[in-house]
Amino acid sequence: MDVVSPELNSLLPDEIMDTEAIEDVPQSQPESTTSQSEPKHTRALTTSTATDSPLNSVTGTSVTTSGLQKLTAPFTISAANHQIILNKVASSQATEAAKSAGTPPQVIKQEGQKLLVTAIGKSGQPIVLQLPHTGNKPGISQTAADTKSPAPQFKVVTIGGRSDLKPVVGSVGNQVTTLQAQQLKTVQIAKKTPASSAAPIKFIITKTVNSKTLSPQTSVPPVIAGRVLTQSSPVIPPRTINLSEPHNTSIQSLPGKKIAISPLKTPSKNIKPVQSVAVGGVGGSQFKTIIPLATQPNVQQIQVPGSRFHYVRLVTATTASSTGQPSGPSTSSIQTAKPMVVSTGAVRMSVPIVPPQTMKQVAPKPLTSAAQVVTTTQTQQRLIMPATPLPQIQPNFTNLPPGTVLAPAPGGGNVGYAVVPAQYVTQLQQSPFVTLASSSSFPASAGIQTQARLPLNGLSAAETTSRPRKPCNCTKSQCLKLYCDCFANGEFCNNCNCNNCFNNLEHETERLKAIKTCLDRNPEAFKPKIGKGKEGEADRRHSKGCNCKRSGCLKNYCECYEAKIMCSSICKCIGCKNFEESPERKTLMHLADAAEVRVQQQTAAKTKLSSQISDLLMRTTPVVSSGGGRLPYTFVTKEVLEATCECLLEQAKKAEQTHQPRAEAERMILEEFGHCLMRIISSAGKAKADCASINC
DNA sequence: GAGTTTGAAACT
DNA sequence: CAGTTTCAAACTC
Repeated sequence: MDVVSPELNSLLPDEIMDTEAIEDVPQSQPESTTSQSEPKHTRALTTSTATDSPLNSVTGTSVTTSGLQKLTAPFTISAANHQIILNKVASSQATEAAKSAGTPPQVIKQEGQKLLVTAIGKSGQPIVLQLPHTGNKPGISQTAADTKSPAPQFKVVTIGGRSDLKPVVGSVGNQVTTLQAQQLKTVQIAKKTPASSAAPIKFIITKTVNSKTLSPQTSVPPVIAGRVLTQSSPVIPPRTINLSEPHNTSIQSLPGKKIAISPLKTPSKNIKPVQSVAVGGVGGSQFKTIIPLATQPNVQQIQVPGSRFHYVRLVTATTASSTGQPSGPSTSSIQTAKPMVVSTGAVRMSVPIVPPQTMKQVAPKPLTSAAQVVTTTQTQQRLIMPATPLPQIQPNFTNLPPGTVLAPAPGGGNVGYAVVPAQYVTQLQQSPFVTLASSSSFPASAGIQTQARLPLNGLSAAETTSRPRKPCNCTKSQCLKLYCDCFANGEFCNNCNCNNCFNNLEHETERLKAIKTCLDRNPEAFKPKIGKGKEGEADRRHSKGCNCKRSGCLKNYCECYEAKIMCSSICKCIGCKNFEESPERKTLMHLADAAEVRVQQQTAAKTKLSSQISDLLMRTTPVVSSGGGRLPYTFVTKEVLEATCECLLEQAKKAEQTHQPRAEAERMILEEFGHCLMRIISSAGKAKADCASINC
């Protein structure tokens, strides 16, 4: 599927956009490179919660580190199987060619660099990308933890369970070995040309997870979109494309030969290169953010307007030099960017590249180099975790949110990454300071107890985020149990009414412990309870079923009813009335619909009246203001009120006599009330003007 | 807003 | 795994 316009393509380097080398990843290839024994599911295209659309798979390649280098790294993303497969070579020819040329296998990133991407949300499916130093046996070396070997490079891309996160975080060298076997895939990526050591690769990898932001009936298929950006030339500024909600819809139907980013409607074979990867969870909208930890590259975080997706753009050192201001807080423009739109099938995404005047970076004074806060004119803060060398800024990994996986740059690699839930970033944005402490469990930072505080630019939480759902009111659980909806959804509490809340950054240790406890108790604890059926909403059902006894499953106590789905055979409810033919249910649904319609009508009427009043006030204001004061409220006398009420009653009678529906009657009355107000205000304004003209 | 009901989660 | 307790949301008054 072609979803990118020629205009978009023209903005991108050909190396990035080139899809010619894309190949489907052979089933056997990744499997041969892994020591894991779990049955492979490289073809499966569904998400972890059984959205088995064939559109959820992405294959792609073409990762470029410079204008002269092209990586042929076909990869397959199989959300359903929690696996992303990256192949070292696009074809056997590529490998042979590299060998014959005497050049070592190339990887997207220089040796020593690793990319781990995980995501924890309700889907509980972390993604792990790794570019480890390993031995010459790709696939096996994943477990070798030989981080000093420079030669063989490959990637392991795993979408695994949440429970895998801890060991991954704990050890850089053993990241893969600690992953669950069945979730491990080994990927080889070969590059045709040597990678530039000065060209840090940039990944934007996100994963959607389920969130209650969406209607229970709103099922958003996994999204795979984005791009991997690289740059080695110090002259050419990096161009990063981030995904956004649509500002431009022109691309969707435009033909183009290059990017096909959507997994939604496109068969896997037709999906070509993916520059960044967003793997959607079931019905999810929550993205994870990759935050670079280590040395050189600066980062830019980009917020998708109106969405909860967070992106961190990793910028080359060249850019960093222009944006990082270690001397103190400052702002500066980022490179010019151009808007672009990427259609992803059902979910169309625009890709705004913020123009210089709309994005600023703030380099906090305490930080040594590249920690930045990026803001936009949309008043949304963008927190960028420091990109300073590890000895200077090292996050406390135990304090990072669930789902965070850190990938430092061992062995002199340039870039490390921390992938954190989007909400983590959200909360960082809301906090005036963020403390990042080092962790002794992290090899590269052992013994280092450095704290970095990231000052943000003062926007309130309300300005920076939009609460997707109701605040919790927990009092005893500290919001660290599944009683708490926020916690259960993998979110921080935000603007909640809870007491003694530990579901926040300040208590990340406790929070992580609680998460682990929950996962120990139930590995599915953070997965969506409402699965998605094959045929659409009708087949959606509660994963465990309800156990209602007294509500008849017709109240919101019932999780099925609350999710607006029917009870199913797996429910253990007693006296269930939440089934298709239930007359009680039909009546209830009818009433609910009627109530909803009425509310909408009333809202519309109020809006209209308010608009009328506002319009009237606007028109009378010049007259009033000319007199230097407000309208004299004394014009609203008892007589005026009585006359107004008479008018309203008359209108009501009129509506009644003409047998108008109630909603229409209400509308008529409200309109009449608006007219009355207009006359009153008009009279008052006129009187005041007259009074002023005669100096009374 | 206070009190009650309810069922999921947590605990034993 | 079953029974009980705890908890917070939904609901009622």
